[in-house]
Amino acid sequence: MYNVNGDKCTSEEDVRREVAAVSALTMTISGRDPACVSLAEVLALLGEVLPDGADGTSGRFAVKRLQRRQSLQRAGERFKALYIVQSGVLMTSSSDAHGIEQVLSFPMRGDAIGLDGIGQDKVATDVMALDVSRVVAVPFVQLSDLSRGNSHLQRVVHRLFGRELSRDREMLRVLGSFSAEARVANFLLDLSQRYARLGGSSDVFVFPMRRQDMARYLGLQLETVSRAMTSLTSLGLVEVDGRRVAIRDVCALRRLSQRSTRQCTRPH
Amino acid sequence: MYNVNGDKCTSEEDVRREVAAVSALTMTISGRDPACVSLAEVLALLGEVLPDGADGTSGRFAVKRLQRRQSLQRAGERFKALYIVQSGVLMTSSSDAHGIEQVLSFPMRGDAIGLDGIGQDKVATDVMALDVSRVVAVPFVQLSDLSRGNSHLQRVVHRLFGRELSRDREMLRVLGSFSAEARVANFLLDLSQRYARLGGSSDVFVFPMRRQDMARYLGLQLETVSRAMTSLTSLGLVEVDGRRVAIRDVCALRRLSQRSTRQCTRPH
DNA sequence: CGATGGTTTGAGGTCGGTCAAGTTAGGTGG
DNA sequence: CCACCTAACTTGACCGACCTCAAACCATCG
Repeated sequence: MYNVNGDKCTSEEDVRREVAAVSALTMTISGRDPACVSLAEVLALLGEVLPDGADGTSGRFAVKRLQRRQSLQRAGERFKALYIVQSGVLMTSSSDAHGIEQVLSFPMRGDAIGLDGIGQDKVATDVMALDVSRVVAVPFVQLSDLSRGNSHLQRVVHRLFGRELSRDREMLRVLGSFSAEARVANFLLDLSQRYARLGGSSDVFVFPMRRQDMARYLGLQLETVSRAMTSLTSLGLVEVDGRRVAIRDVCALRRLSQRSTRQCTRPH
Repeated sequence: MYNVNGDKCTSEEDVRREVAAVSALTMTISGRDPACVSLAEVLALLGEVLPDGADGTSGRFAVKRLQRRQSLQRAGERFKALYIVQSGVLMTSSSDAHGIEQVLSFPMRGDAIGLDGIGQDKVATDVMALDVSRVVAVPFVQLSDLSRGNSHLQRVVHRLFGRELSRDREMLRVLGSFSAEARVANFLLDLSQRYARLGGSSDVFVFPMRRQDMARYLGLQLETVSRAMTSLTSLGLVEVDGRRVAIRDVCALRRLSQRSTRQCTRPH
């Protein structure tokens, strides 16, 4: 993994190293790569404070390590656990019978995976690591047992759901009414914000996913994504070189990211 | 065209009567239009059985009556309660600053409204009645208090969330990769199934929403929806006359509803 | 009656999908 | 080291599905 032969600035190996650097940024300071973590640590990961009751050590949750391209779960498997991402980047997608894949999310540190499996006993989405990643497995029975006795924890779970639903609905708006360029601009801003929140750079980062994956996420073709990127580049809003991107004009990007294909119509 | 009785009549008044008939079908037998209902009745509405503990009378929830086009909530208002639809049809949508509206769902009897408001303290969606409707207001604090003491009820809440998430993700797939005709076919089949589950006819029914609303739901223009309908009609799969529709060939419709704009690509 | 809102249909333009070619980087095996 | 292959990305040319604008129709309602 650690290859320090600095030869070319644009090599794939270089990209891999930069992704790894971001992953390192997102690691907890305390835990030096432990095999399992406490409830308190899981909550911290989710950006929640420990409940007052402070039974923060009442459970220990296994950490699962994933290699690049390794699958975490496949659609149809039994729903066992929620996963909270500790480091790395993953990709969730749902495929239909015809093999058409819709990418649903790119979970990173602090994001939950598998919430949609709760209603059913089978999970409906494929999950794959785009990079070396670590996730905390939280068996859902355990989580709901804990949250039943603790209103604070219960609230955390509900917030998780709410956040996920809001995210999906935002995505529905994007897919339902935004032009290709606006979708890509949106995507760049979203990635930028998320990296910033994790302590990385908000304006220079590296895509962990391929164009194809972005395209499936945004409901576009990969060529269209590529073209949108070069278009944004020629407008001076970003600089893109393969997997590497630098955001140059956040405001203009934000303005463009709200532009819809359609006219502004006032119904009723 | 012809209605259920074979009469030739296309008046708006007639449509209204048919909608009302469907609404009547979906009423509980027991409750003769009460002002509030018990927890057990709410659960029955959601298709869940009463928890064994059987404190089914522990709460009474207010029933809210809505006129046509009446608003139930607007984006930005404080999140107070979940609403469970008892009768009628509603429409939820989210608008951005530019007034572009994305329709998110058409809740009917047994559907929950407002789950996405739980994370935040403000609701993010507009909700409007498309028809005379009744909803049960379930204050969320009350629901979570109850569910904390009762694992069965807790599970019900989780299932609600899971169902909602799955629905949204299915919709993401539709918006992300289906052609206009496939989207409309999908929509017709979905409505058909839902009416069937509520005890109505699965193959002859009346649209409670305008073309505009369908279009915003499906990420299309209303003209495109209209054209897709006439196209499906000329294929002999359905018969459409304004708000009235009859499904003639479910299988063909189902086949068509899975067709994507894009090719079937096998990534990786 | 005219006004209004919902729906359909047509004609034309365009965004984005499709197909194809070309480039680059990486990987493998000799 | 090179030859060769593949995967990922970009770019160009073309075209078609869908959007846009406009007109006409119909039912309802004042």
